[in-house]
Amino acid sequence: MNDQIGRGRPQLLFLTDEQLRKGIEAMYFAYRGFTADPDRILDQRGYGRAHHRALHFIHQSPGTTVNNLLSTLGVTKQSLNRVLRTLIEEGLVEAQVGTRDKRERHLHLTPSGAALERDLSEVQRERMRSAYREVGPEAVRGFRMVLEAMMDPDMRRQFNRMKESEE
Amino acid sequence: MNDQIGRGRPQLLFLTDEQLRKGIEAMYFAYRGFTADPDRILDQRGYGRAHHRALHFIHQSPGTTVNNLLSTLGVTKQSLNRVLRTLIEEGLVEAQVGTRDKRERHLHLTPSGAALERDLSEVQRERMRSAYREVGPEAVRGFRMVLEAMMDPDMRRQFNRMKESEE
DNA sequence: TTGGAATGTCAACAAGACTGACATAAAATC
DNA sequence: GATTTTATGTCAGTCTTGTTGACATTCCAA
Repeated sequence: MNDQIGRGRPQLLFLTDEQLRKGIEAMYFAYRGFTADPDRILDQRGYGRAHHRALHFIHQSPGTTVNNLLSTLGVTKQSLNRVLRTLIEEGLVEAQVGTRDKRERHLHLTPSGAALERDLSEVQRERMRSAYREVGPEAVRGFRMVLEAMMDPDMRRQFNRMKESEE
Repeated sequence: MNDQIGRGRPQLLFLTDEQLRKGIEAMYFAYRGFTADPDRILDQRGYGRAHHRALHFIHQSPGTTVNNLLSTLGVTKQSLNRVLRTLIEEGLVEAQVGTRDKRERHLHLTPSGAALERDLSEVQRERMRSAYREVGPEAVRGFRMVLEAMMDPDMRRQFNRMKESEE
């Protein structure tokens, strides 16, 4: 550790375990705030976070397959299936049998699914927007850099793939 | 919205809904990374995230009461009680009946509880340390600012109270 | 001193994750 | 053409962690 003295990155010496611990706690409390608003909306409609995640990623990658979604979300098919079944039954998501490969189901949001997704993401965006406004663009850049550096390499790749396909 | 042009904070005009959406996603993936390491340790020992949270906050505020912990964690007392019971039964946490008010239980980590807490927080700190190293101290400052700005006001107060009592 | 408030415990239930087993249909391979 | 692999769906059962309701204990104030 001490071999960093006078050799570069000296600032890092100021990050004590206790300071890192506060970072951990900040992450915990911030994530709770981050999910609080959509949770309220979901609760009213009888859905949970699992439904939110499915809606989010179907919105982001329309026509994605069940298997794709599975690996993005990192849950089992049984778990995802329960959620998808209710979303399809209640007309928020549509599953189209693939044309090239008929085993696949391509997932899309229906208008009412898109409407709920919009409501959910809007409250979340609003919280983020107001946080961003409070701290300024320089802090936001730092925020995004740290978040990305904290992801597992697999997720980070996936995250960046999705980012590219959009720009 | 447009009234901001030429009046300050013009940068914020570049934060489109899609960019905010990517921020949301980054938060989701980063949180998964953030919990992945301790989850593995917990799993081996047959505990869950709820146990981790209890250990963390008892470590941070030794002698805290069940009620205190309740409001910090934002769960019902029944839910916390189940977790506390197993931690006490297995000798990781000690509950001392209050001397002034015998209704209260003051919670402390035993040596083995402190050891597990250290293991859990160490892997989490290590992830954070390496992310911080990757992006540099300026980005870290921004990260912390955004996290704090995203918390609900109540949690933010609590977070800052705990921060003070330490410095 | 007694009744209400505060604190904590026990029991039962629900959501949503998991594993394992199995079914079906389609595609790919031999 | 037969066989294997892949994609998806379903049933059953378990676990964690949240919930509510009922209850015991303790404290305090009227």
